[in-house]
Amino acid sequence: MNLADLSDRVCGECPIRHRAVCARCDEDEQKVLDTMKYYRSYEAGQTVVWSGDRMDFVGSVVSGIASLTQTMEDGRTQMVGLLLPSDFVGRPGREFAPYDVIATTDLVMCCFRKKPFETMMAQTPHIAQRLLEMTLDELDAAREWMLLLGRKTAREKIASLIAIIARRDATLQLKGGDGPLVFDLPLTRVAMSDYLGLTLETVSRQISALRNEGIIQLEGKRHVTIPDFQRLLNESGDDADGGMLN
Amino acid sequence: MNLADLSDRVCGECPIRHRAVCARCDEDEQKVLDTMKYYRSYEAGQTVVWSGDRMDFVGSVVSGIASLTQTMEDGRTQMVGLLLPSDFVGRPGREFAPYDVIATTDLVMCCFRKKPFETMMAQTPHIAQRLLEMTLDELDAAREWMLLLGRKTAREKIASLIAIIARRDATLQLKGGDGPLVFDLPLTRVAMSDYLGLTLETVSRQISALRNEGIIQLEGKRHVTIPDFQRLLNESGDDADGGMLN
DNA sequence: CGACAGCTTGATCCCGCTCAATAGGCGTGG
DNA sequence: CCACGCCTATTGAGCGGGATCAAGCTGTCG
Repeated sequence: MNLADLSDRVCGECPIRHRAVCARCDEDEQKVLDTMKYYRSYEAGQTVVWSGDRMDFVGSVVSGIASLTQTMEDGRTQMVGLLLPSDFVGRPGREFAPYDVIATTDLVMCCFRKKPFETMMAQTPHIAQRLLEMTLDELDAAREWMLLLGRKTAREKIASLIAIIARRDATLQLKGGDGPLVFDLPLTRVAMSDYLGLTLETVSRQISALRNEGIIQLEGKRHVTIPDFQRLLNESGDDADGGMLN
Repeated sequence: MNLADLSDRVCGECPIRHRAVCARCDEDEQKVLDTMKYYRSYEAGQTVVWSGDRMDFVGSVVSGIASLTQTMEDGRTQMVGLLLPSDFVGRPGREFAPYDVIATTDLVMCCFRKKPFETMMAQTPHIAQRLLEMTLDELDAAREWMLLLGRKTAREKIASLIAIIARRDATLQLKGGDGPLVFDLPLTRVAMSDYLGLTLETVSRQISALRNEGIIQLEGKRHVTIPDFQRLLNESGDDADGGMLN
């Protein structure tokens, strides 16, 4: 997938059409957005936005993964958000970016210049409604992560992260059954440690431990098989079957 | 202040009028809310909402402090939000509470039954707009807390918390000058430990350490004086003068 | 007075950090 | 082809910050 392919693409055939900030828009609203949008691509590792920089655009992740990262003066870093396809970047009404936004994998974003988008949003309740919904979901996710960061052990942190990634992949692939789950870790060990509030050595050790106990299987560094998802969940410190909100 | 006093009070003289979810409402909208609202009071320590319970109301904190708390099966708890006057509780469209809401101090809330409020919100963009703004602010606060939980030392955590409380009190009292700050800690040691992802013993020890070094002064358990705010900030791990967002 | 909640302080332990060495994958260049 | 550097990851050894267990203090309420 490259920019040339993308630039002709219309919203109607967009893979995140039904989940992104534009999900609630009717056909007319969609058409307006269609003329406003433009795509940007980033390679894994590239910085999309620097903390403190002026943000002149907002946008949605179309494919790939981006991370929101905070850094202290002495270099300690903490990832504060993981942006998956359909997630929104930027805040209407805000001029400067509060975090670094980094492409964790190759990344495609669907962008809007900030000013026109703000104007559009003021006139289009469907957008504001959807954005509120998405923001509330992100707030829930952030709070779940606070429990992980504040109270879980290293082992529980790793198990939780792997379970979350596995669950996401499972829903994307619409796999119903409870057979073994297979997927690739989209994060490096360093990225995982930044997300989990650990060092990369501890991440590596805990992954090895889970592998040695057969809770996960590894091929290479990234390819994971989970023979028994419930067993993984038991290690995550979360209760039973991931108590659904709502 | 008791319920009798409150029940006659009109929105026009509400102390959180200009900051709460109703802040943007015009006079007509305000009048409708005025007839819908009702007050509830709680004593320090009371549980306002139990995690998992059906929530039939939403509301704003009028006075006092409430906390959002998550608990694991084995009893480990993490506070995931501190609700100050004007903060909003509950999520339109959600049926069950995801967290415990606990009155940390004596607490007064301005409530609306959920269904009517949802209807009102659908018809009143001013409310939805303000709620989006507030939710985005909360998300920022949650992410700042993630950095604290994931990467700061116990000492930095305590210094950060005290600085935040001090700053809040300073803005409330509109004290301009840089003289010594004086205020009461609104949280018990246990509540602080739940918020900071520490044990109460560590909280106690770190507070004692800051006291012994003269960075804070204590009278009794709760009454704090900060002779040099910058010196406290230096211990918090945050850069310079608390780089303002926006 | 005793019971109890909130807090402090001490002694000890252990999980995760730090420092360090090693291994494997991959692209580049001789 | 191997040599080399670079990057990512694994594994080991040792240390220390914060948890755990425990004792005691202070103020309040009945």
